[in-house]
Amino acid sequence: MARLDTTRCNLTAFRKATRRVSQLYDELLAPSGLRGTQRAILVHVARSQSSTIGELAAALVLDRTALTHNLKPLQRDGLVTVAADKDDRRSKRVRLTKRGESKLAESQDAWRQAQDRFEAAFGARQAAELRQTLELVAALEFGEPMPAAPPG
Amino acid sequence: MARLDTTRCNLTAFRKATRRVSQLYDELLAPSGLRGTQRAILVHVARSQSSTIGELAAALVLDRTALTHNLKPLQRDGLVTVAADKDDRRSKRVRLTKRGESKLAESQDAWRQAQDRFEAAFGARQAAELRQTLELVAALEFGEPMPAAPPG
DNA sequence: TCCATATATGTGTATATGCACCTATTGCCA
DNA sequence: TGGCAATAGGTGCATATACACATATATGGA
Repeated sequence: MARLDTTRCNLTAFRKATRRVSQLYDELLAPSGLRGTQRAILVHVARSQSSTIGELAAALVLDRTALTHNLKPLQRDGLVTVAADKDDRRSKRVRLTKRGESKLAESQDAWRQAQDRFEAAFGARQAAELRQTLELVAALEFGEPMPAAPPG
Repeated sequence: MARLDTTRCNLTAFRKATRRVSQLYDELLAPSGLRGTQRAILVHVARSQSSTIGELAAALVLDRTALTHNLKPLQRDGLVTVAADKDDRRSKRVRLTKRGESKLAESQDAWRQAQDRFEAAFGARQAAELRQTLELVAALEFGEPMPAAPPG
């Protein structure tokens, strides 16, 4: 029964929840001029000093080309720089600018408010547990489907 | 310490996990020509027979205008119809077409495979629990921030 | 040394998502 | 009944995300 029961679709559940949480964070971050995703990128860049596009994309569980696109507005606004690595000119290093550091600091209070508001509604302890679960999901390896006849 | 610790940002955790799960579902759904979100919309429409834009958006925890945009390719491909309600011409009713029903049925196996693959990696019981948690998050009410002085 | 291959990234296109602003109906009330 | 507020949607713009395809650089073996 209930072959089409939406409540059983894992992806739909993830998307609905993420949309709801995004709405909260983006609303509070709006005055700072940063979106949630943009702030996450800046935070990753700040923590790694300088990483390549590929490294950054992997850390964000984001498609490499999506990251390239997402970096555009950040470069345009002078928050990050993207320059070829001098040892391997195929790679590019993403670095936070002074302005990027400032913007990140400037958005800190709004982010804190979003965190507090979420955790007031959902529970701080529950939030911490859920974050761990979500990080686990983000790192999941979904193997290829079982072939009809295994070799050997 | 760790004021910028990314692992503590709830939104980032949600986004990473959702991207990962989306990648799995979209990969398996690709042959059917449907994206995960598109399938979710068709499922909701199928279950409600005919709902308005607003009702559908609320059910999907999706901004009204985002849904309008998302419906465009589905209309173009003849999977749904959107027509003014005859009793209240402000409202529009979204309905599944025969072709939409077929497409939904056609994508059923791929969706089932995605569900199975996710649950093989994450655990079926854990997935069921997580879905409940995510639905709860999607329905959260984040009140306005506490004013400095409560009335009375 | 030269070229095939592997690695790292960018571009164009399509969908996903939400905000600001605009239009069309409906309801209500003076 | 005339008109304004409330309700339901749409459009344009900007960002978010990923795939197919194209480009540039590095590497290793013949």
